[in-house]
Amino acid sequence: MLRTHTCGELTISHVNQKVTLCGWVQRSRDLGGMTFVDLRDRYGITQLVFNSDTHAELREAARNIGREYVISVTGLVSERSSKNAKLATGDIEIVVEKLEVLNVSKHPPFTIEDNTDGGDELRMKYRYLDLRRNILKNNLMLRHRMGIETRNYMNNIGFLEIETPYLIGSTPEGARDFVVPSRMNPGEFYALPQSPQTYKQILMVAGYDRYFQIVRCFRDEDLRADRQPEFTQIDCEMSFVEQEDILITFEGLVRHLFKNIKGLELGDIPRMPYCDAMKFYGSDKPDMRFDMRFVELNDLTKNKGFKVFDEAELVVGICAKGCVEYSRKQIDELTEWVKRPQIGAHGMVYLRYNMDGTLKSSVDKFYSSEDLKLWAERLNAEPGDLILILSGKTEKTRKALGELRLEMGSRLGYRNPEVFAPLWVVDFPLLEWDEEAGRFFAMHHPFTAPKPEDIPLLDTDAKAVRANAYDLVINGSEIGGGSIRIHDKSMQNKMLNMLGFSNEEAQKQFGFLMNAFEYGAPPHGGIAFGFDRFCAVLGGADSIRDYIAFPKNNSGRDMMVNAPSAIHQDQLDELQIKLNLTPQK
RNA sequence: GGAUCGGUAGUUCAGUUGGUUAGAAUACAUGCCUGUCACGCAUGGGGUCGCGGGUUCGAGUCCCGUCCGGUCCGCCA
Repeated sequence: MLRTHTCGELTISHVNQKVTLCGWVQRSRDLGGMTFVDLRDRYGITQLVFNSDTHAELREAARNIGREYVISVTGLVSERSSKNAKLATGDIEIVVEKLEVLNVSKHPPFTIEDNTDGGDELRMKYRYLDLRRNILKNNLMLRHRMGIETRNYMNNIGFLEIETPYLIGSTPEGARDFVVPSRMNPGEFYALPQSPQTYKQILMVAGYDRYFQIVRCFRDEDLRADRQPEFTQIDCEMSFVEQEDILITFEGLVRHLFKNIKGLELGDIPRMPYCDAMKFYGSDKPDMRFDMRFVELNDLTKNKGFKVFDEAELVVGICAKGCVEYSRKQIDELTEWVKRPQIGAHGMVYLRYNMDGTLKSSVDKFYSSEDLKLWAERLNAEPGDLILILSGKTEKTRKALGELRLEMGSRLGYRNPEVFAPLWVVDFPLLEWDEEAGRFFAMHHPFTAPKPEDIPLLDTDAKAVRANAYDLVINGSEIGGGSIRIHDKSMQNKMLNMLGFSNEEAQKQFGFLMNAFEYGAPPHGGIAFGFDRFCAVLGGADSIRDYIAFPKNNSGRDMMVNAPSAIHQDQLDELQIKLNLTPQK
């Protein structure tokens, strides 16, 4: 070993021991007669001192080491005359007797500090420097502990971790697949799994009744701050269970993780049907750190001569507590905000509940103060509150008001990242109609079972069929989702028919699964958690990128190794692939 | 595919209505300094204002195009 200790472990109890430390030079402070050097490794920072007792040659050498040099030092642990309470090792320092430069470093393009001056692009390109920073280090440590705790918990309740293949067949449903050409089978392609869905179901048929896997998944879709082309799931499946069993089992995992990672007791996770989530919060993943529930006002607003409301399918509002002082300018800004194409509202009506009890709205021309009083009552508004109302087509208006609710929640400081509000959203619809494609799509995936009591509706009112499907939502972020699966061949075939597959196509794409169902498939269901997102939420971050050691940028590029990149003609020839690139104009 | 914000020193940014030699902080270099820990003080070097075109007496600033990056919508079963 080149070292006797790490840079994070020496304390007053080590005084007078001779130690050897290795690490990176964080910073040096040359005071003329003496030089201090902060030596860093992943365990912490230890101060080195080169003082008047040190001979001239060593002091000169200390002056010449730059930031991020890798050095080894030997010396005595000494109690400091001026201690630093901010540092774990702040009571001691190393009086250096021997200094060896193990490797030099160029000046880093950004500072290796908590408040780095580096922008995202540079940090991605020099990821190995960024990863030296405490924030990234702590994030990766959190991620590690999440993995360990997940494996401990799952192991303790009898789950087996089983690996499933990464080179699998492409399926047309769901996200776009990443494809991999097969050299041995020219013209044929593997796909990388969007999830191990069908494999884990087949493991259930095989009798491995409690399976889990911390597994990489791949989706070739456009990225976001919380979406990467490759990401990690805690993928789980169980046999002989109903929805309730799964919710209880994995509520246990979630509670375990919160307790062991954050030291928080979660208590029971509330549940909300999908239809309520949409009706009261305009989202299938409501942020429950605050209420600000939607209140529908159709009956109170119609037939008073205000054409916009009269023609609207839905008139719905929220009450922003204590916002009566919002100026006309601020409200105009909010109105512009909801009119942006991303939100898509046509306008916004406001109602101020003044401190003196009077009401002032942007539609006073059409409504009496008695009318407005009724609105305010229904919204449980009090003097000092501001009511914001949107109207239009039901679905679109709910979505827009959902965005406005989140915006007001942020402005009012209701979205504290250290507060956690988990929620099960249950009873998702099985299918959703796609106007453009003119067919149904599976809301979750094609293997999700309809609720038994809704099965008759499949042939009469398919849109109304609910699934035994559920999402775990924490602070408005979808952290997990799953369902009870179909385990019956004819039901699976019927489902695929409803999604537009002929019997032949269904057999071709999913025959392996339906065939397996003919050999004693147990009732089963499962769930998958977005591991990166879960880590980010627990870390209080919006972006998952800093919880992944080597993430891709917005365009799916690895900025450090510059992937993807063109491949050599020989490789293409071997694969018998001819490129047909559209020329740049 | 679309919306939007940004690109100026190694880095993070400022740069007014289009007008003299493009600034600050930090980093870097040199010197001074024996208790610093964001050390301090002094001095210094450092710029293809992303790229191309246009308007203008004059463009970092205005216009068009393009490339790159961030955020979002579509998309993500």
